Amino acid sequence: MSGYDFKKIEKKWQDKWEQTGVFHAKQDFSLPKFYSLIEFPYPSGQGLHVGHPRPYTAIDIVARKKRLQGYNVLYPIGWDAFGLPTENYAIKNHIHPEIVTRDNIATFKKQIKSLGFSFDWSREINTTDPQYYKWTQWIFLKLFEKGLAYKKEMAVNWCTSCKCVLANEEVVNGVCERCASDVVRKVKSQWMLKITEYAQRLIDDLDGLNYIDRVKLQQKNWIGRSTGAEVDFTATTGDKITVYTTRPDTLFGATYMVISPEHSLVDKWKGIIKNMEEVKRYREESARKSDFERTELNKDKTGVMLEGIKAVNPVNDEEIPIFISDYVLISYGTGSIMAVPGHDERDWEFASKFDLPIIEVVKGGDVTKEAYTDCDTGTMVNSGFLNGLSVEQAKIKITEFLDERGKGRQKVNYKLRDWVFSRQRYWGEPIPIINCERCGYVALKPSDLPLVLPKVDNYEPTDTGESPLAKITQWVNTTCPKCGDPAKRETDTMPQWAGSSWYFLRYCDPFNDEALASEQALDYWMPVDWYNGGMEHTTLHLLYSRFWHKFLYDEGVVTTAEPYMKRTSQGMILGENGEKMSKSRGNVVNPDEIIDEFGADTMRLYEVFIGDFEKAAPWNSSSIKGCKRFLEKVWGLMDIAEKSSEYSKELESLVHMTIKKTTHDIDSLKGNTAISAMMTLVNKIYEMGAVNTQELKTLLILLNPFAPHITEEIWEKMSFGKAVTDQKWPSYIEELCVSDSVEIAVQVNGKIKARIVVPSDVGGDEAIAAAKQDEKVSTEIAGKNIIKEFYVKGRLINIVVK
RNA sequence: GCUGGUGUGGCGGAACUGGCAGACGCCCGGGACUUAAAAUCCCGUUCUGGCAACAGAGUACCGGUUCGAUUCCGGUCACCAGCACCA
Repeated sequence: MSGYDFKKIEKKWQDKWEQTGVFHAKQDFSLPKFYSLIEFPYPSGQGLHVGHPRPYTAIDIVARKKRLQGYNVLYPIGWDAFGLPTENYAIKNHIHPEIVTRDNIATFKKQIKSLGFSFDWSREINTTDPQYYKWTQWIFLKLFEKGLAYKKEMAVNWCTSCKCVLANEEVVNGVCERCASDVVRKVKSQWMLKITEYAQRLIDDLDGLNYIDRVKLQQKNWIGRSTGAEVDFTATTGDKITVYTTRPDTLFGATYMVISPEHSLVDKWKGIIKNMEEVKRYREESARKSDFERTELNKDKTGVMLEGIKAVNPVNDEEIPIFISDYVLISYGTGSIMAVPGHDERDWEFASKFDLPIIEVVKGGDVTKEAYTDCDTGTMVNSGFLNGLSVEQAKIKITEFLDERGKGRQKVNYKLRDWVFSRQRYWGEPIPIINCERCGYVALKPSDLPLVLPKVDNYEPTDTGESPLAKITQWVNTTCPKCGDPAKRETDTMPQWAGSSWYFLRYCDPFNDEALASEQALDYWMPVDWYNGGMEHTTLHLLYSRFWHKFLYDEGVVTTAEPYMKRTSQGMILGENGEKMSKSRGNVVNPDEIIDEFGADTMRLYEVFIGDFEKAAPWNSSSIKGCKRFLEKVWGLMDIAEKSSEYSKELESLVHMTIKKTTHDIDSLKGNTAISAMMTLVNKIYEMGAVNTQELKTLLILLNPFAPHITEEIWEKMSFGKAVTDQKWPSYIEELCVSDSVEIAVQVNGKIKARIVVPSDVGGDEAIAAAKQDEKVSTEIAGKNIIKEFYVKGRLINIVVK
């Protein structure tokens, strides 16, 4: 038999698959369906690195197996192509982002195709295609129509030198990534989406989903539901200051208040605050910090007391001072807090630093040394009518008390914040809104979609902080769709998250111009049966897309409340040095080189064999050899099959065990152990020097999802008939998966003393009797009292003696 | 800091629901083949001691529960991911 020429073989089968369209999802909606999905890639300029194919391969294996099991499988791919890196590259190199995107996609496509994935390329989509983003804009208009898109003043990062808005990622240690100049927070009016309206449903509906636990937990904690109370304090100016607290029970211990530096009351009190100069300076300082820096627990607490104004505690009418401090964020709760230094760590630190009174209201700790934050034990003290109650009882009683007097109420709060949807950038979907002086914000007519991103030569940021689109006056100036007066277009674009929030719907029916997808197609394909993606998308992309899907469900566009039934997550492939793969670290491995040297099948095998799918694993160029050797051995099976096809019970049994293991392991993403089982089988065949046709066929089908090219080639060379893709996934016979005898470990007092071989169906008493016959064991237990005997079927015996 | 996760030989990793730790593969050592090298094949390969039989230790660290713990519980340490305008 000739050698294993992977280059020839892989080209041959890839061409064949492309010609026959064997992996295209069938239009027959009567078949059982399986929708498998990977996160569509962002086509960056660096091309693919060996990390990309890991999830693609894992889910490709699942998809290929499902096809062999008779499912109509949809395994699509497309491009999430809007975004910042492309735009920055375009600006730097003076190449239009559209061209950069087109070229990057071409590279990615070629690389991905060379791995022989069973993607349905006939459904390829691209978020930057106007025929695609027409529907992204359409969804936005729906959200706008339902009042879920609104404008709000929000802080953005502003580079004082580049004079443009920066993404958080572009701010490194408080300075601009590119020019190292200072970055300040600047307030701009932004489009927002009310994801908070869906917070409760986003938590509740997790229960029915098959997501890995840590994804569910992360999402729940990100949404961050808490039940507490709102309490209304009154300032000496007469203004109401409402705070949110999860500890209303500690109200008697509130010795001061803190409002966030950007709180509107500070502006209102401009004329009354005596130390306004100091306050102004502090506000400027905190404008330079990110929320992340501001809330760091171990940082030094800073703040300024507002002189000339006090607040009145509604429960005891005591006057307490008001501070501004940057550890209170405008974006969470009401932007102001009541401070209870006795029972909150941050308040305790702040009070200690500013010499404010610390009152103990829950007994149990020592508030002179540290805040006592335990809620489960301890009783109320120094709290008037709450004295003697538990924390839980006090929470209820105080909330009732405040409610009766109109000074407070129970309140559920979420950490989740609304989605900032505006970007002052060029390379994104234009927001289809027109601002009319007479009518306000007016939606474009759906018939005017897509609102195409104007093609311009100059897509550089403006120095006013507006989107580059603002410079294109003939595009900006238009007429109001409502009243016909001259009006201006919105010039902000959407964030990259927009296009990826609904792409899985478009795959169901990618070329429909009447709807984002037909009802029948959505009804048949949705929900996605299995969605795999990175852990890093757990709280943003995954929540955003669930939110949009729920909205579309409410609108009657889709028929399932949830988009994804199952969610798994791959670990990263690290560089050979164990560090994250990146250009700057110089440890990027290019799949092209691997494929050239070892072939796509070896590459695929190694991507899976490298380790636990859910954990990070460092790439190792010498380990790949093992996978290549295995495939060479598989190739060599043709010779063995020709020489001898003698039947052996042992081999038959091993084949059935391998079917069982591979079948289950693919479903639980444990391809690494499936491959090791197949390696064991192949090693056994070599040892025996014989394999029959049925066994070889079975092995080839089992291996086909992992190494599709070589298995098809051997199948054809052996004249086994129609291609492997037309075969059926093998089933196993449970009785054949056990061998006749087993080795059992024998322990005396938990220490292994011997191993005995017994028939696998042996009973406990017999096994223990056999163990006692063993020379070593009998000397160990001689003359001692047997206290207890344990028998674990087929595994171990433990004799406890004294 | 907050939230979630991870920690097993020289390396990647395996181990059902608490039951033989180290499957499978890489590296490495020895041997065969070869003028030689590569490739291939055979043997060995957790550590310590021993020629060996064997003995002892061992799943980040400390402690607990149990006949029995990589697995369960409490604490400590280290590392990784995310933190809302990166995707």
